[in-house]
Amino acid sequence: MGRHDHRSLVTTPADGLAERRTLAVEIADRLSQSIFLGEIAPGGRLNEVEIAKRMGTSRGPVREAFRYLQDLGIIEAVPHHGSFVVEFSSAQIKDLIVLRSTLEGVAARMLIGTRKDLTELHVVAMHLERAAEAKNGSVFKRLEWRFSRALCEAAGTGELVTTWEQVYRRLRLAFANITDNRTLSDRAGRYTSLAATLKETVPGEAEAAVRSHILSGGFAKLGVGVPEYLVMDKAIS
Amino acid sequence: MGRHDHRSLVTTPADGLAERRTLAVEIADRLSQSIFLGEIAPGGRLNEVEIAKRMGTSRGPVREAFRYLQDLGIIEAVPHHGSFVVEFSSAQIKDLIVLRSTLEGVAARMLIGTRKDLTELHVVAMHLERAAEAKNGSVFKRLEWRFSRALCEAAGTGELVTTWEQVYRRLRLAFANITDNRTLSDRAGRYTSLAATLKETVPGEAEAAVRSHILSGGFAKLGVGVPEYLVMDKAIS
DNA sequence: GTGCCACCAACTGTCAACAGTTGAGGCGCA
DNA sequence: TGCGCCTCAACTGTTGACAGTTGGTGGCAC
Repeated sequence: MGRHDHRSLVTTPADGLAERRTLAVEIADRLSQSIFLGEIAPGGRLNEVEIAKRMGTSRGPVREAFRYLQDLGIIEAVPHHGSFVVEFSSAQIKDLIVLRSTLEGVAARMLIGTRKDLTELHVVAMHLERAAEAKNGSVFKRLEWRFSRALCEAAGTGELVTTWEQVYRRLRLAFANITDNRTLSDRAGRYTSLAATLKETVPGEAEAAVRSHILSGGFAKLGVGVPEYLVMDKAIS
Repeated sequence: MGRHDHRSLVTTPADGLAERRTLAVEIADRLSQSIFLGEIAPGGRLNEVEIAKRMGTSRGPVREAFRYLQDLGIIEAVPHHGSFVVEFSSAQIKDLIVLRSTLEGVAARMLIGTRKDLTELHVVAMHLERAAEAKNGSVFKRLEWRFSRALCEAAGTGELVTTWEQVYRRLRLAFANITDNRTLSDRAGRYTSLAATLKETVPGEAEAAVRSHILSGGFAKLGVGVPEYLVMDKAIS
């Protein structure tokens, strides 16, 4: 991907000259890392002075970092009460899965409809197979992210990516403590065949394929089936 | 709807006790109003000290308000250079239309699939007809917003609404200076028939109907046709 | 024991001053 | 005249202190 492997979660949009990192962004990054690592539990509170002390800054940038994290949807702020790491109900998680499947689905539709290049998807699928063989779960996760992101990036402008990112991030947080029961090689195989399907299909089918791929994966993690009304017929168009 | 007609754009999520308004939220609201009214043009710069002076506060809350508006996606910040009202390319606008159609489409699918109540949609459609008769454009716009919002609210948890809101808000800003050439009564009729269609259909068709409703409306405003690959077959499911 | 009230500690909200940076305009020099 | 350097004004970034709010705690009357 880009120049940094560990890219900032807080993207300063729409230009290249903004390579400067402000303290607030720095703090936001470190905090979000902590949150995703589970060092701060869902529902946990973020104390401004404590964090300012730990980061070695004043409270100003910390407060600003909180607003960033709020935008990212991983903390919530209640006036005069503080900021808390978000928690998700199972209904919310299901919604997020549906949203993700919808977004990536339409990305696939646009991708096929505009005849964009699909090699990156195949490459990532190949890497997924390798990571599965090596039983490297964390690399696998990262590659899954990259697959979806590549789909959205190739399909449209930043609008799609931004929206997708918001959803994916929250979903990742919601799934932080849930492990997938299916084997890595099974999951990798699904990516490979998905990429193969996309290679030679029409927009409508592409959307249906991607959507079902994500829906089945997501609901499987929850240990439940996909509601029938969400299953999309493979429309030809 | 809710208790306030003029509800805050910056929602403090997930509880009722947060009725308190902080200065930053107040400023964010007033600024976003100015932006949507076009008093600050797209690409325009927001000066911290000037706004602080005008609002009668220090720069702290103003900076915080900027972060809120950044989250809302209506301004962008470049370190050491300032914050600017976002501008949209036509490609971005098209993406936003596709996103909106996708989100509301899946909302319709969930709505029908879970057999939710549809009366609010019919009520709003009726009001739209009336507003069209009265040739009241601003009320019409507000009702359009309410129709879409009702769709998303009824369909799922707040996740869908939040995501949809983000997209809709940006789209509204992008279309701030573009007027629809079609007559109000024509547009109102489409809502009425859409609501009628939703009343007795299956999830797949509901999604296709809503999606095409929004796609055709959106691209019409741009004065171009809907790309064929975006047109969804009315799948039966 | 129970209920009420005042106090208090721990926060978050706000402020005004200070530091750092950027881009522009003036100035000297070739 | 044209080029490069310097200075400077106008910003944004950061700080530490002060103000306001909240929930709990202890004492007091009953």
